[in-house]
Amino acid sequence: MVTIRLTNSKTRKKEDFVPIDAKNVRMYVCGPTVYDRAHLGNARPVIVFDTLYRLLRHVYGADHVTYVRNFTDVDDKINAEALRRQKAGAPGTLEELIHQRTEETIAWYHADMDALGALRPSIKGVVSENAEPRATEFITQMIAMIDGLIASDHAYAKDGHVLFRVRSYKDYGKLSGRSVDDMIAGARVEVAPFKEDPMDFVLWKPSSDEEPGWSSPWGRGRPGWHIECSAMAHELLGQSFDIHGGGLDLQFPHHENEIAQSACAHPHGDFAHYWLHNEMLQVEGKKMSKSLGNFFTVRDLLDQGIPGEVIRFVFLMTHYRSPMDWTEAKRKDADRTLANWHLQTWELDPTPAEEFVADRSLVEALAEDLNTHMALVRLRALQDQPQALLDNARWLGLLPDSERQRFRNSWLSLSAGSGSSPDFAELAQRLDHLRKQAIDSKDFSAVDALKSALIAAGVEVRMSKSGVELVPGSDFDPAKLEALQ
RNA sequence: GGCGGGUUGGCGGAGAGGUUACGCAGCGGAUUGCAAAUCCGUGAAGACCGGUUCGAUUCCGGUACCCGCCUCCA
Repeated sequence: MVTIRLTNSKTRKKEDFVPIDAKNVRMYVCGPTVYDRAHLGNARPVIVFDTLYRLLRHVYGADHVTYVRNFTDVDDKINAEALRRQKAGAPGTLEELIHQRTEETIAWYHADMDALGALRPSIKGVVSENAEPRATEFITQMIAMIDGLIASDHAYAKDGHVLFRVRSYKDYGKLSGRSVDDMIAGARVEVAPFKEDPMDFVLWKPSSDEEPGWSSPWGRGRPGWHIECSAMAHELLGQSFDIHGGGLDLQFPHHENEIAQSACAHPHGDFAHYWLHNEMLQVEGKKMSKSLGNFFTVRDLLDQGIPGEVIRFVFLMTHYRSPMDWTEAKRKDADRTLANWHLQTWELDPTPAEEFVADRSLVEALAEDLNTHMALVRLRALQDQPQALLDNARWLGLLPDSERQRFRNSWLSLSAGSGSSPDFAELAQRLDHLRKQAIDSKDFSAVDALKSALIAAGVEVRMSKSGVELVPGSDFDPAKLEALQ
């Protein structure tokens, strides 16, 4: 069996991965707050941990891997959007408007991440709602956990708030390499009258009438962000599980707080054994932000006609622990490579899953701390074996049916020639004929004109002694060929 | 201010204490009416300074620069 090696943020070392239970390898990844479309940065952890998920399924068996990724649907930004709609005259209660907002956002999220070739999370291979828990469905567990933390003196209630007593957990700061005293020294921590210590963070906070709330021993209110993940991970994966993933920006404070809460609430468990953090995304060398005007969503790219697999490929080009830059040059590079692979494999059928054996060098690349860049190199090395290329690319989430169909459609409609679409074969024949005439007459103006028109329409022209071949590129525009018919 | 990460050839981007990364671009050639595509071949690197070593781009220390986090952003 392949040994998977992973860089564990907890120890800052690359370690052999040894699961607690090889029959049920458990991974938790912090999912999105569902207040709006997922931006491109949101896609990075999805693709990174999807790749890890695929590797784990390969090594341990699809039925022996559990992957939970939550939806945070309690959030001030969601509330604000719902309130905005209500004030704009939308019908329904605030709770209904909130629900409506989260429902549509989750549907968008699914559509966008599906397009990137990300598998849906699952409980031992079974895709279900529980694999994508929503915070609002685990309020009871959160309250119970908070209650326990108060009982064991790790938390205290004050003015409708419940706060975690950071000083009560001696290892606080270990994951992110910070000491509580250092943090207070240079820091901008929120000082509030209800806090014993400025570092203490909220487990529960009161809700106004304009905010969603649940009744609790501390009055009507809602949970703090950090407790959500702790409660859901505990409920679905137990007090000890294998891998916890998320973006590097979540390492502090979110993950630090998760550890503190969980360790104190469940002193017999040890929470996550391996912590994995993906580095952040940049756009053309700069941090993606609304103020810089380089902010965009996954949907924006898909709507521009950039296939999801191209986006995925670009992400796989960079190791997950390096900052990644989204650039037009990389997009083109990925687009071109994938177009070639489609061309080489479009006539083949994928090998059935039960007969497929992943290329060993590819698996080894991924097993070495998820070296996706090396995996792409291995894939490229399979180019002279189209069937292996197809099967292994698909194993990595590339060359999905939808894209293959898309490629085939543009290819076939042209080569077959039909009704309104340009007759590709006829054009090729005409060009070949003109060319042969021109070679005799030495007048190449007619053949060059047709060739230029085809190139302008995004068609690659290949002429040789054996004849003319026309290949539509990714920027092929049939409308531009109408005039030639 | 505190903590962490990075700096590889024109560009992107890996691995390895000594042996070709790879892709794109470039250059030379084959092919072509000219191209494109394809094929063959090829030059080019390791921020700076010191240390360890027979030998370092790879390990250690320092300097410079860049980036992230410290603000419920993945």
